[in-house]
Amino acid sequence: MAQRFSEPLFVISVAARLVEMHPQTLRKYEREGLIAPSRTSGNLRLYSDQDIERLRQVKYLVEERSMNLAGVQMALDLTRELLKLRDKLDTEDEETRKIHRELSNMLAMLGHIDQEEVRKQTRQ
Amino acid sequence: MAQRFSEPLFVISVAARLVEMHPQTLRKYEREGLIAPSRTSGNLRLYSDQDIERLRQVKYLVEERSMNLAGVQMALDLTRELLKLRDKLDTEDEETRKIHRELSNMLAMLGHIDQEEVRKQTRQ
DNA sequence: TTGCTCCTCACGTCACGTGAGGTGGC
DNA sequence: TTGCTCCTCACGTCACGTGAGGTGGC
Repeated sequence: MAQRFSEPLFVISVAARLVEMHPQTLRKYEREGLIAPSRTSGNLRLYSDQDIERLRQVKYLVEERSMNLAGVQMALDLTRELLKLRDKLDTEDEETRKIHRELSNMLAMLGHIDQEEVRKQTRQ
Repeated sequence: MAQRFSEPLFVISVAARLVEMHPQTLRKYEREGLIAPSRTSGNLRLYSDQDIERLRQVKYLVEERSMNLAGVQMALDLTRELLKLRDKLDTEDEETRKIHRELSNMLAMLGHIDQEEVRKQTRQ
């Protein structure tokens, strides 16, 4: 998919300054598979806004939560899974509400029909 | 709530043998808040089957996944949250299916009613 | 009594952050 | 050219596992 808008990209020194981390730490995190910045044709790392955001997450989990990199990897994976499930749940909630509205309309319609008949036919 | 059935309880040496870990490691995990065995009136630790199972999970995350204890804590928390959401999703799925069945029955009922009338009344 | 338990302290190992050092191409 | 980048190597610090050592109560 083509990129619709150009987004800011940062070389490692700028990225490191933005997240207040050592450039070597950023290289280490890439070696460990925690972050995957793109590269220029000259092999320089380029960090996107999303990369920066992910770096901030890693920084939080490492510094504030005292987790090692293996734990950070798993926490980010589990969090992604959690958000995916949460989205699915929200979608289903919306779907359920929609069906409930339809059902209400239907029930209103059925006011036209003998109520005993309704109870019999919807019992199973 | 009273306990319905007595369950096996293990002192630390037995628990350590069951999970193949050092007793001192079990004490450490308790100090770090990863496990909370009950105690006898004489202050001896007593590990339940659930405690043993949890210890096995910790052992897996530490030994196989190389996570430190902070990471294990978070992974177990996130996993619990994930399972809770998954359960909720399953429940809603069941609920949605039930509503769909009811809706089908309703729609069958509406066969008795003028179809144009239905479309008008259910439009909003 | 013996063998367990409780606790604290100490030490070896390893992961991590970070600096040095040497290289090469915008 | 300068100042960045790339990489590898090394070292200090800290968390963790585990053993020692001394205690007390089933």
